[in-house]
Amino acid sequence: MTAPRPTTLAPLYLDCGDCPIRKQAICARCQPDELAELNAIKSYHTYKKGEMIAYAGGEVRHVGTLVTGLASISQGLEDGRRQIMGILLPSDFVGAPKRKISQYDIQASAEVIMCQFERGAFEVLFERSPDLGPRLLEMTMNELDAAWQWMLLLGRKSAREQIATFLCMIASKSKFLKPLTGNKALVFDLPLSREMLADYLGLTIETVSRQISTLKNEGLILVQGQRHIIIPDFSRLLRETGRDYLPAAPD
Amino acid sequence: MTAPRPTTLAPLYLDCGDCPIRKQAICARCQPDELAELNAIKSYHTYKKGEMIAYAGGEVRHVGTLVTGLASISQGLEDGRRQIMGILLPSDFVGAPKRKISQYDIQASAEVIMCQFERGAFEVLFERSPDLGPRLLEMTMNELDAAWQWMLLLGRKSAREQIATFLCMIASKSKFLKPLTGNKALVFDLPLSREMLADYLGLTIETVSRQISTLKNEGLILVQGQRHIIIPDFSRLLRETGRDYLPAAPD
DNA sequence: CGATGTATTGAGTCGCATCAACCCTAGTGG
DNA sequence: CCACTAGGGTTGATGCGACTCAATACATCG
Repeated sequence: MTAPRPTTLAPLYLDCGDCPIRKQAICARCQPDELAELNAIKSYHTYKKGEMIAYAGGEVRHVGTLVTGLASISQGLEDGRRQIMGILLPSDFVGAPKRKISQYDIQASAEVIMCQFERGAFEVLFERSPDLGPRLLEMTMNELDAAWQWMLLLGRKSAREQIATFLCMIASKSKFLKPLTGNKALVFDLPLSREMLADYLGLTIETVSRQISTLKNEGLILVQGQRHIIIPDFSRLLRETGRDYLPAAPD
Repeated sequence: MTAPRPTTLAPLYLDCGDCPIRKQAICARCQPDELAELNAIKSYHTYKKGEMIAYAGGEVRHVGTLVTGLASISQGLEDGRRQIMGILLPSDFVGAPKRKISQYDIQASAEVIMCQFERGAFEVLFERSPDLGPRLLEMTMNELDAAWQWMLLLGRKSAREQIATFLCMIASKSKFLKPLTGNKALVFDLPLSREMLADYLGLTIETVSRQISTLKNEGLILVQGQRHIIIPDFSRLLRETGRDYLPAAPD
């Protein structure tokens, strides 16, 4: 199976200089001439919520950068159990040079716009470029760090610690996006459904729901609606994570 | 805390051409001139079984390649819980350019010999080299794949499936090293103690021991002594893994 | 308004952790 | 040569945390 052909859009950002994620993506370090070459072969595609961007075992026709939206990288067992290995956010790169077959399912969990390149064409450019390789290495090492952090969570943390860790992680990611609300309270929206959260944490949706309720009842978090979270005291929540998580500084 | 100064040896392989892992390590693609430069700044160090090669939070003074032996990359929680993120085998690279501080504990689990470079000197060479970067990227992507595979195991597999998966993985790694015993039976030695196995799988030593005993009693494996394993029928064991694991082809 | 997908809550079960005893092997010293 | 010890491994009894199954609440959309 291969991914369905996505919708092709007229270029969103004719000039890469206007691209909002230009400074974080794989092209972050590219010089103007290289950027022009990338620009020449790029195309934008959208994927609807729930649509597959790649299938495990399927051929990878395009690689590219996620521009807006949210996607998950996951893998399943035959009986339906599923584990999400990573969450793709804007500026994250999908696909790797020299890998024709995807080992994982990649699914849009909100409407996604990707800046894509035909795989073969990208590989040629990648070989020649002095800037793409080092940037991809850096991004891959960051992914590996995130994966290793998550292995500690999956292997050794209780459900309560897992939820607390996840909330702290999301909170400190959005801290640099949204302004704080005067005092030190943190406010944000959960980008994931309970099911995705469960698949990310290696739990069931019921356990996720129960642990969130418990944290809510204890006053560690406030929940409005299903997704809106307020953390009145970040350090108090941090104490529930098992003490390995250090909020990362912004790029 | 920083790692203790390791023993420095006279060069084991004066000529990198004699090095047994030359073709798999980070220097795999280096041309003779680069190899000479690496050769000029390399030094061999040994670490005794149990000795730390790096501490989480400690400064990284050397990077390098594991030449012989076995080491683990792990991370701990304050109360002593520990998760092993990866096993380092000969030809694996330790450390990364631009990372002064280790995020993880790296410990020799058998006597280890490393081919090391002073970090700063290596970084300078790394920047200039056209061959080191691509090779490191390739190795890092392989690490990431391994980590993602393991996340599925940690998050979604039962203890029985975890043990079966681990045994299949070790077996197919050693399949390419040792000749088969005529028929299709696989024979190998577990490189890890029960404690390491538990920390790798996110289990306790008791559970590991019980599951191995069960597989033994069911005839899926034969165990001689504490470490020596025989798999009479590989495909039968494979059926117990949860069906995600595909033995990798050799390099 | 019903219909459908998503989330919460409850009751009961099971798998793995915990605590504890015992075994086995290797190394030590009398 | 054998008692003694220490470290690693196995086995048993028990308890708890997360899963399972099931009912109910809530949200969104036609």
